[in-house]
Amino acid sequence: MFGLLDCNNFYVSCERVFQPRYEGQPVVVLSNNDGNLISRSAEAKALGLKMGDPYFQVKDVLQQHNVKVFSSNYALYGDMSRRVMYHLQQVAPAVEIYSIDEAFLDLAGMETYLGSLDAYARKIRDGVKARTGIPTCVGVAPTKTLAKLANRIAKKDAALGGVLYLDSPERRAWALRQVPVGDVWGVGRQYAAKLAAAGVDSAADLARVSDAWARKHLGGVVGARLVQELQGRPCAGLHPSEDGTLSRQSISCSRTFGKPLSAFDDVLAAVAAFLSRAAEKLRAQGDMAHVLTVYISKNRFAANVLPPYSKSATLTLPIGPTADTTVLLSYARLLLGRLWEKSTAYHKAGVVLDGLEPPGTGQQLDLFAAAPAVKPIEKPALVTKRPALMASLDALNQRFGRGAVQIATAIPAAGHINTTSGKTPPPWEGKAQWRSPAFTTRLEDLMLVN
DNA sequence: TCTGGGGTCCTAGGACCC
DNA sequence: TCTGGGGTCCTAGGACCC
Repeated sequence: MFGLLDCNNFYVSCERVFQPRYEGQPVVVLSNNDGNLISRSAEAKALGLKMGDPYFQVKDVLQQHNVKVFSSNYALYGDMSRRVMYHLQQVAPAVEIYSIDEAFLDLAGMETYLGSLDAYARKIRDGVKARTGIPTCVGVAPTKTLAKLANRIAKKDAALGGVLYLDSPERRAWALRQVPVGDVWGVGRQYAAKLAAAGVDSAADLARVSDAWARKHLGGVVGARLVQELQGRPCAGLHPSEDGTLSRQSISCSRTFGKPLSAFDDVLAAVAAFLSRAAEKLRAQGDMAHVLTVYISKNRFAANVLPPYSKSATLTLPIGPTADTTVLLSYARLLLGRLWEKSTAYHKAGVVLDGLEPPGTGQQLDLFAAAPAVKPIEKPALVTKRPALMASLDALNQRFGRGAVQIATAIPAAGHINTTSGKTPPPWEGKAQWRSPAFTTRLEDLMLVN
């Protein structure tokens, strides 16, 4: 059996834990740059506000109904997530952290000891609420896909009290009939349209299609597995998250700019900042990367901009894997140069690190020193000391706050710097007009109790 | 005027290997 | 005139997830 615990309206719930006066009130949280709605309270959903609605389009509705608006506060959400996951690891035999607000629980064999897993799921749910203040729902079923489905039903049907356990074939058949096919895990917009055209409307309909049909129309083996999982035959196991942290196969950092940028050095500064962050995560995970991608995007909503809106360039590092920000940056600069078009307004940039591996699994040496056009300018004597430099960089930023020590390329040109505060925002920084304090991760933001 | 970010998995053509 | 089969890696892009 698998359990799937999913936090209700997670970002909104995090804000409410520290500002309980918004309990029962309509609340939304916006994406970076205060762009779109990415979390809505039940009251906000009832007003017809949709996931992903652009803020500027629904601004009037928000004002009219006195909806409380928050900019996103990832420092807060990340820390609250850590607390939720920590608790789950105390009470479940194995936990797979699936996203910031969701985890699969391995409950294999536990029904033998506990009889029904319903009471156990309720206890976990109550425990999370008591320790973190975050409301959740739990689905329990023989496959991950059915556990997701059970969770979704528990979310929608308040009478279930936040938990649904699909213990019998009869209950499973009932559950499959409740859910439209587009809400099944793994069925996106494209597949939903295709399925509708084929007369497949509910999860129950999808569970009945043949293996051959699923393979042909739903992305090959992926679709075949999906149907099997709906039928109650597990195709995916649980991948436990070691020591409560996620270890990823790729690490990325990207941002939409606060305003369009057309100067190379401004975009390069953004790329350098994003790369610094990505490399920091890479080192925190204890890995090195040997594939680097840089991409830049134009405004895909502008009438006068033609696709492609985004261009990317990927490079397999000729020197092999590295976790060194400065080495990665020398290549990132090259890749950006390859993508760059003059007199173009860019709206977004990003970097991706791939080909992650732990150090010491066979370092590639550069046999032909003169070979590639992508050779970094680097004095060998300096390179040997770089791991220590990176460790110091991370330690300083950990102790004094993110960005305390930066790569100079990431710092805006001299003209931008406010010498009194030293805090003038970089040209790419976005809006965040309504951000709450980092209640749990910044000493200055600690709540005061009178 | 204003439209997010971080992931996974899959596909497909070309270069290259034996 | 006739020109293989089975692989891997690299790169770019797309569907889907939360």
